[in-house]
Amino acid sequence: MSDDAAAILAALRSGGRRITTARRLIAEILAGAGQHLSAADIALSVRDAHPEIHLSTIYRTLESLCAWGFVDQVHQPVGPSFFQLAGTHHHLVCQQCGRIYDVPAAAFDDWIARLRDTYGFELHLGQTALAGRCCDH
Amino acid sequence: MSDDAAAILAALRSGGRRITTARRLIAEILAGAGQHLSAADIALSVRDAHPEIHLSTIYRTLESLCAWGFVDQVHQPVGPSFFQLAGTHHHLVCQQCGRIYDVPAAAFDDWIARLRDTYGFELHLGQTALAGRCCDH
DNA sequence: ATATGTGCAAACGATTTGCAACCCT
DNA sequence: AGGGTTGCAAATCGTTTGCACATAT
Repeated sequence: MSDDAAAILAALRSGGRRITTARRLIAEILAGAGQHLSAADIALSVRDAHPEIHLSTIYRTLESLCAWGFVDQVHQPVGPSFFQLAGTHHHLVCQQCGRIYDVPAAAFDDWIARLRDTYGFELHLGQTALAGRCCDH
Repeated sequence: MSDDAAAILAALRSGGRRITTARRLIAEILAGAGQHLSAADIALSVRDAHPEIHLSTIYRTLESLCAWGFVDQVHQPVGPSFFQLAGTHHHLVCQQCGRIYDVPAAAFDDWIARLRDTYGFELHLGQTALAGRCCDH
């Protein structure tokens, strides 16, 4: 098991939350696998070993992990959200090919500062992927 | 009828498209009413005078008007898209109160240029509202 | 023991589609 | 007359919810 997954489980335990099969599996999948997994993707991975774990449980587990700050749900302008360990990078999604690019959050800092200064608006890029066209399209 | 609506209808006519009740009504609603109307909002407005016009017709009409460049569909991170006359401003949506703020597209130009230079990614803000918190929250 | 999680089915909101009938040009 | 549009119902996709049952602590 990856360190990240172990850390989540340890945090759950010390926070008085229960460790369940679904939570353990999903923490491992998110920590171990590539990024940008939708709930359905996760369901597929889970199904191999534990076909009884229902999609709604996956949604509920992800919702909890998000609420507790371990996981980020990233909305796309169109199509399903994806989920990943709570992190510090933001996302660009190519509307042509669907590929998702990670960009360090720091790259957006001055833009965010400018919107805040000019419009009094605090931009939250953590839960939204920005749409556009990548260099291959 | 507003000038904008008349212009759309004229463009339809000269483009060999048909003028139908749904198209005329929706052009007028989009031109005349406040911004940020969802398909359901438009359906409500239409229903008063023409209860026979079905929601699916509204979606199809909006789809056509978007495809022909008269209207923009703006996706929100969560909740229904909204529609408006094709324009030059982008959108900030407050996740707390749901209010939508218009920002001139020019305000994003250097940001878009920077993403293009650094990541080879061409950001398209026209069809996506940016999420965050407004100054009242 | 008991609250917290889960399986399942069913509902949900937003949008799309198949198809026959319609009506703009 | 003809084909682009429409009405309607039904399907779709992603996600949420109600409820009885199960299980981690």
